[in-house]
Amino acid sequence: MPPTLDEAVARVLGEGGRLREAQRDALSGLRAHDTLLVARTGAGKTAVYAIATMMSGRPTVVVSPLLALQRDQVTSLAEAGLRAEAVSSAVPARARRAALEDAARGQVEVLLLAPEQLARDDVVEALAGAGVGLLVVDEAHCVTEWGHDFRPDYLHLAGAAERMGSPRVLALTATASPHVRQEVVERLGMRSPRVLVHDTDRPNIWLGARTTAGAPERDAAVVESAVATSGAGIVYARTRAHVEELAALLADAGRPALGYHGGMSGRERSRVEEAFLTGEAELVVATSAFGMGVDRADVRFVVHAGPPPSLDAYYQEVGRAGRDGEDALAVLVHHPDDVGPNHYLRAGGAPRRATLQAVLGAVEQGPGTRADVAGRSGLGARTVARALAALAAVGGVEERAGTWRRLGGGSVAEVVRAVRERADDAAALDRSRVELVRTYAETTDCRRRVLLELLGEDHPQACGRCDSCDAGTSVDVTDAPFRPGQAVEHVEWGSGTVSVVEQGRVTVLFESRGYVTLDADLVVDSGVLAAADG
DNA sequence: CGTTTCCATATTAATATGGAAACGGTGCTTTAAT
Repeated sequence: MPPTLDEAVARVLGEGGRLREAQRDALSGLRAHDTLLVARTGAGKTAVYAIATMMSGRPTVVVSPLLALQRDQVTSLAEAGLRAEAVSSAVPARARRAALEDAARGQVEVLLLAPEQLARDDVVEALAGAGVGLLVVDEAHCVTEWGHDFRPDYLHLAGAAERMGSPRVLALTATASPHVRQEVVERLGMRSPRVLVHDTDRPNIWLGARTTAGAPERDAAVVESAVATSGAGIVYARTRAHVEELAALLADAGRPALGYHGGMSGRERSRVEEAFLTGEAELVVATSAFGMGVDRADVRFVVHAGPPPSLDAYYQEVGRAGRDGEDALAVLVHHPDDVGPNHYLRAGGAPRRATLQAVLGAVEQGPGTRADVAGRSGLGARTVARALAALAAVGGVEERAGTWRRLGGGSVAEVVRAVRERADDAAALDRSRVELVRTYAETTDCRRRVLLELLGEDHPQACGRCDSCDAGTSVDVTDAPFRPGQAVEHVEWGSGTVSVVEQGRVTVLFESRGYVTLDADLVVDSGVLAAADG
């Protein structure tokens, strides 16, 4: 007989442990709704699904992006008294088979795996008979940030969920702007979705930004910041080569740092992580590879040498500072021409026309699995995964029970055109998200207010903990003609949602155009932009 | 978009120039050879 809520809470949090508001909110809603929970690291997101699993008496499947995270989770779930297993390429074949068989018999309570595992028929079939009650997608921003090109299996989780008997879905992340939230809900096929946003502000982190003339001055300013700050810190560089350069500059300045990036061997990377986590090393210079799973509480500063590709990514990285609640700071140093590679890298683009035609042709030969489609088209598994996701998004194909079939009356040419148009819209949105980083970096208004509003949180007061507030340039915008979150209508670009309001400026997210920053007085006086429905 | 790398070509035959092409960031996986 499954435990009551109180019993489950006591088992996971210890006797006398109490649920936080975010946890209680998510658990109560989970009975009737698929849920996206956006809450800061340390808010106890793992406890939410641990408790839900105990109370349901049914197995939970957790999708986790990194094998290292899976290992950590297995350990902490075991400490909470749950039988947890990971299934991945790092698990020996025999143990892997045993874990799947145990799961199918209902003898594993939590099974952790990467999305790539759910692309395998043997895995999904084992889980289809297991009576899975809950599918958790941890680090759910990966659906949007990685699904489109880097790890396309993130876009096929909804199909896997359906084959597992459509369990309740719980998506978890520390940061998600409104556009990311919406895409996660859609891509995971969440039913009667509930989006909960809790505690995303990190008031102990002082926020600042500096603009320099060029790249050498930028790097000098980064070194200066690191030298001027004591304690542990992370410096984010733009490229692998930039990591090496900054490490050399920091060593010269008497503040030695370990470099870290995805091109290093697994052994070297582990050594750097270990040195940082134990406090043996105080400073790491890294690309975006460094972060998820690096949980050191006393990080005193995070400095960015150049802008990240999105504000979501920026806040994710900033959030690694000050987890102990003590004062910390986050500084973004950039120069005016710093965004080029981000534009390029985010431009993404649709699969090639020939690829789409080949995949559509293969599906038209008759219903088949992803492997069938790959075989018939002669294309690689990843290429097919990307193309099917893109075709499904425009309703050209459909997956049911692992089988893909042609859908709708559109001709091949029409479907291909629809995919390209959708990709152009997505690319425009991505480019505008890059521009948003510039809006943040260059504002003279309260930096925290601008950041949180751009990430979809209303934060009406100036914070008093950023460079703008220190300089006295933060302004009161409570009388401005627009409010964050307000629905608006533009005469040319249609409907949109107000994202951030600054003095004399308003940034709006338009559905097909992405983020656009407008002169607030001008658009009001000319009637170009108005509140929707009065 | 900006930078680096590579190759062909030019001539102060050992280096310089120019133009085209490649690359930039994130990790799962699987397979083959030690």
